[in-house]
Amino acid sequence: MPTTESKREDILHSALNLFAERGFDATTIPMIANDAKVGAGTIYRYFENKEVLVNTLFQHYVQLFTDTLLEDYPLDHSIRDQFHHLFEGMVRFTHEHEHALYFIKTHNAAYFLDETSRERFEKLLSILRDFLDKGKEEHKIRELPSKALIAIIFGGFLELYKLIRAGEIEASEELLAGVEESCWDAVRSHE
Amino acid sequence: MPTTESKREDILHSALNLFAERGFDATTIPMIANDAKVGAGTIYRYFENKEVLVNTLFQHYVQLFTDTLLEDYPLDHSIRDQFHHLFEGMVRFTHEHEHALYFIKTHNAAYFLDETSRERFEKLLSILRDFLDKGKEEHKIRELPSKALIAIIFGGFLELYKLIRAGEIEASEELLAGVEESCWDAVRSHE
Amino acid sequence: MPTTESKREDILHSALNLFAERGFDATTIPMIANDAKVGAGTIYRYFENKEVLVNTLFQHYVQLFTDTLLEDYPLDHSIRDQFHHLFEGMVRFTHEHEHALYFIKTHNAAYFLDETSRERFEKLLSILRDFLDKGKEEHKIRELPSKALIAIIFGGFLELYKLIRAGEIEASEELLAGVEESCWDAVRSHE
Amino acid sequence: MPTTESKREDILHSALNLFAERGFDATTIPMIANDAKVGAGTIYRYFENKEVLVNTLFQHYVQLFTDTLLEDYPLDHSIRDQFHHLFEGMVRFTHEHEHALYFIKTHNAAYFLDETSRERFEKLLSILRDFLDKGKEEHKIRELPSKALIAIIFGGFLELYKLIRAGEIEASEELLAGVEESCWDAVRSHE
DNA sequence: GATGAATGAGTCTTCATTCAT
DNA sequence: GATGAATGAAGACTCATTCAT
Repeated sequence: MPTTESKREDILHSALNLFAERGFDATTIPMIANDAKVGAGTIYRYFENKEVLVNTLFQHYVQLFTDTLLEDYPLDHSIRDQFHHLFEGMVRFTHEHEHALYFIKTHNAAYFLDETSRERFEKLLSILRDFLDKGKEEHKIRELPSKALIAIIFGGFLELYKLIRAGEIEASEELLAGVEESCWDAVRSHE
Repeated sequence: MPTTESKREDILHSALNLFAERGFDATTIPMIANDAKVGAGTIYRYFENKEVLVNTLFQHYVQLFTDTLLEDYPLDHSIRDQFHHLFEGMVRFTHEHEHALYFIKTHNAAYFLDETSRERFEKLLSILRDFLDKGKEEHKIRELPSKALIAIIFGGFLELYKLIRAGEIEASEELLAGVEESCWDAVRSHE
Repeated sequence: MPTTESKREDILHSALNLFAERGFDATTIPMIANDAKVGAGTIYRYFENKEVLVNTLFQHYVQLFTDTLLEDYPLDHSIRDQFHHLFEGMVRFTHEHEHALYFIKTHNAAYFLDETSRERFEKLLSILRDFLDKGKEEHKIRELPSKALIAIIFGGFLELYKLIRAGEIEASEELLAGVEESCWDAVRSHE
Repeated sequence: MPTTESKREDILHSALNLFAERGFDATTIPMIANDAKVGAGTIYRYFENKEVLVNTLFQHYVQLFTDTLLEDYPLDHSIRDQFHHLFEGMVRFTHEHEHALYFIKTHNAAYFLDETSRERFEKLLSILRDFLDKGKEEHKIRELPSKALIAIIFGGFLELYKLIRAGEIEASEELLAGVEESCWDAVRSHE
């Protein structure tokens, strides 16, 4: 017997998958209801409207990802170790929430995001930016715009994950390590 | 005084901007008509329907970008020189067609693309893939999935351009050179 | 208080009247919705689109009319008795479904009818044709194309009914008997 | 080199065919222009709008048909001879203007006909009605509503002509004579 | 006079949202 | 609380009509 809260979870879960696969605008409420096996009206018991739903979803996963990155953050370790921590967080997070990072990446500049969503996303970015900025100070990280460096990291990683999900390649330890190394080389200073 | 053909161009231009900014599904025909300063019905004189419009646009710019990359391709030069040629093509293309590459990147897996669009895009990818594969054979390029490497390059570059367009940073020669170096380091073998 | 099913009935009823009065192409969905006192969108809960609606309507009434004609068909009676049965069925059917026969007559060759509609209509025609053909074999019916004879019968009858509906004449037993006699004289052999 | 007037004729001719085949509402101005090999705008040089066009057409052919029926009308001959004259007029008119009578029959009750069109049509009907009424006085024609009798005559005749046009049967003298006889039997008194 | 490109009002149709059950 | 039938605003698209060439 599903608890009340499980319905809310089901809706969020279905919305995440559909938004990631088709995008917000091409996903209808009936689609989500159908996928979540609830009535369309039920969605409105939990979320005021479609925009509130997508913002809730966005904020939830941005928060979760932020928490993942910050958990046990090795502040006193080397830059490289910190990078590994962040990269490893990305891997773990994607493992646990398959479409979440892709959803965040494809929707973070959308017209329907509210103030809170933008703030939370900015906070997430600031973690990565802080890491990069500190690295730049120490001349361990290139003197390039942080957003561009972040895009390199996420772009490479998520494209890799798409291939894994599509079954085109196998997710091995070496592969992930290879991409991490590639991203690190893109980011680190080569002085 | 606009010539007849300019009307078609206006529509394509407005559609490119709006599709890039909001995405295909969130862009309405009246929006495009309004932006292009034509009647909504006029769009249907030039394009059978919205999907034909987006496919025409997609194919046009993929082709143009492909041609840009292939023009004066330095086949007999070093891998690094070839990489520079490709990166430089990307820079030049984006300079001439502001939103085109971003539009291509955000719509290349969309459900509404037809066979021709997919083929043209595949051909574009194959150019990059061929370059990377040859580089891998020569152990100059990392042994990583080409798609992931391509994503790193485009991701970094486009994010940089967004910042430039937004006026957050200035487009200097060194900056572009820096990003190119970063992308190259992400891609090249470090054996 | 209308039951759920009554809504579908209301739509079909309004559509029948409007299609009969104005024709399919001159009847808009809002007109039907308005007449049926439902929202325009509601029509699409019951019928995939306008063409499905008109085909459903057509098939329904052709079937109903076919059933009416075949009910208690006096196979072993005289040709004249059989004719009376058919004519009487036409009278009764029109009495129960005011615009149905006129709708069928004005739409049976329409471009939007689907395979099933055409088949059902053919089956209806074949009943009348079989009757006429058997009569021709027995030399009780004229040697004329069945379709022309059928047109005479329906034409005379429906025009009569229009006058009755318009209140221009009164529907008396003698009148109907007179038209039946006229149709019979048009159809029967006078050898 | 076509004269100016021939363009007007071409338009009317194309409109007649298309209205007869598809009906007024399913026929577009571009269709007519295309069929008449003129520009769409040209139609508006000759006819104020689509409704004026259809009314002009309707009035023209109703008048022409009326004239055909009245020409050399054998007022002093027998009822049967007069009937033959009318029937023969119908045959000749249809021979000369293939779709005209069918167009009149399918559009005579349409919502877009103006006062003049209705009057002209009424005048046409009155010719037939007068004939029938006089016949009723002389007890040579049945005591039935004239409109119903007229419908029988036109219905049978036009259905026959559809078969001929469709190539399903051949237009022989006997056939036409047979239909005339059938119609006459439907109409005449059998006292 | 003739044309057909351009327009926008009016269709059909979808879908976010409401609400009676 | 849950549902899904019902709604109507809004979007894609058509076509009668205009008008610059």
